[in-house]
Amino acid sequence: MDSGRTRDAEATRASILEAAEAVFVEKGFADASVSEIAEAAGVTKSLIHHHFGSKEKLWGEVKHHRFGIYAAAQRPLLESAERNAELLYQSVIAYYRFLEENPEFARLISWMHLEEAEEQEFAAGDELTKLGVKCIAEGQERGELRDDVHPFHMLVSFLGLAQSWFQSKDHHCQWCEDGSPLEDDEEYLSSMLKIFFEGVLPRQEGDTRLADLERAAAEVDA
Amino acid sequence: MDSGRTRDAEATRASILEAAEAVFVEKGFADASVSEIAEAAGVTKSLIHHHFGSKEKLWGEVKHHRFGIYAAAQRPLLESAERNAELLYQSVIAYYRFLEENPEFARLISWMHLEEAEEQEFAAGDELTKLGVKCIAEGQERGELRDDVHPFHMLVSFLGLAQSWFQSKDHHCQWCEDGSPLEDDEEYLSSMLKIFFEGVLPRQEGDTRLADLERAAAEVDA
DNA sequence: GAGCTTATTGACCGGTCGGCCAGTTAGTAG
DNA sequence: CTACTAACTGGCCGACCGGTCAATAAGCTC
Repeated sequence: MDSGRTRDAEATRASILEAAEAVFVEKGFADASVSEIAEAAGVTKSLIHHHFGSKEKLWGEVKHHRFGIYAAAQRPLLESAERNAELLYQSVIAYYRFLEENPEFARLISWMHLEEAEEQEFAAGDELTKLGVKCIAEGQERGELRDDVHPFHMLVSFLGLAQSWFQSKDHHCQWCEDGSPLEDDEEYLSSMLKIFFEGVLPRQEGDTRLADLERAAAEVDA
Repeated sequence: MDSGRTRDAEATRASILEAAEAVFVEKGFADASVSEIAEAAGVTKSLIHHHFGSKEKLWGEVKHHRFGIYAAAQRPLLESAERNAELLYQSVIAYYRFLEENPEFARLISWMHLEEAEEQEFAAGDELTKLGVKCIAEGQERGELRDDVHPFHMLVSFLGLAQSWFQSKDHHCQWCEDGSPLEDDEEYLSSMLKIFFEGVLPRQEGDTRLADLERAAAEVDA
């Protein structure tokens, strides 16, 4: 480790990137100031321009960096050979877990959605979307997913189901009178899976399709 | 009509509010400038401060105004006597229609989610959430909705399903090779209803629960 | 050691921001 | 007509913004 070095361009870049992500995700691009990021990173404003060129380019690097991590976490699953309901089940859980472990990511996506789309720059996200749509379509062809819903709509649905929880959960405690447990993320995941795979209408007796998925997933873990 | 009057405080306030909403929703609070709003409204910057006090207060008025419209559109349905799956079905559609007809609203909500929550100021939204949770809970007690999902989770799910479409639809054309029809909003609503009420797993033969809801809703319309 | 590259700094610039204030003018009440 | 209120304007202020630039100094090569 040369972390004790007085000068280390790469470490400096990394600390700037880290501070920038924190500030951008917290306040958004417009309200974040380069000085603020500099202070958080323990460097001067000029150094940020030296390493990243401009505020816009720094923002681009932040997005690119986090989307790279996201793609690395999600792609392997979507590239596996299986193309069925079970794969979708695991992908949904994996996406939810990623949002859980990377709380910045949900906000990052929200900021990006609100920006002018212009030309899509985050190729990593687009690529995963394409992969996801393909997986769902193949699952439909095999009869393991209902085929009267457009694959893209199915994808948007589960992304939205996961995303919306991390946008709204902070307001939860107000609505349930009983003391809300800390394991709430876990409970919502369970709710979301039930709704996404089975819907909100009551289950018929002996309807074990979701149970089948859960059992299969448990076997994979073991 | 005294729209020809050279001075009309109320009309001026209204035009400022209208311009402010357009700019705020487009660029967000931080990136919007009072001068820009003034120009769009055809007044001077000082006049905005005269009528609204500060940029923050203007933003508050914009939110309050739009949430008032939202509550007025949604509350009657939730206050109806019925407490069952059919009411939820119609509420989901009503919420989706509102987003469709008030495209600013989806973005407004996104901006608000990203702001520091601090003290919840938009009482109208909170009130509707409470109403919604209550409706769902009562529907569960009557056995018309599955009761193994927390009512709040169910609510968050359908809000998220609707919201996420209006965040993501702009990128749609890229993923479906066939020419995407203009009626896409309608198609997604249909997809979303299927998923929310029945899930993505294939339907069993003769499973007509969603069909029952659709038929009941059609009767109400007629 | 000398010499080069470059990470790093602090001072500085033009521009825009939100907000304030003194002054002007239109509507109204007596 | 006078007097008062309030809608409305233009000019100004201090603060902060993103970005530039010349100067410094640490690390590397020889």
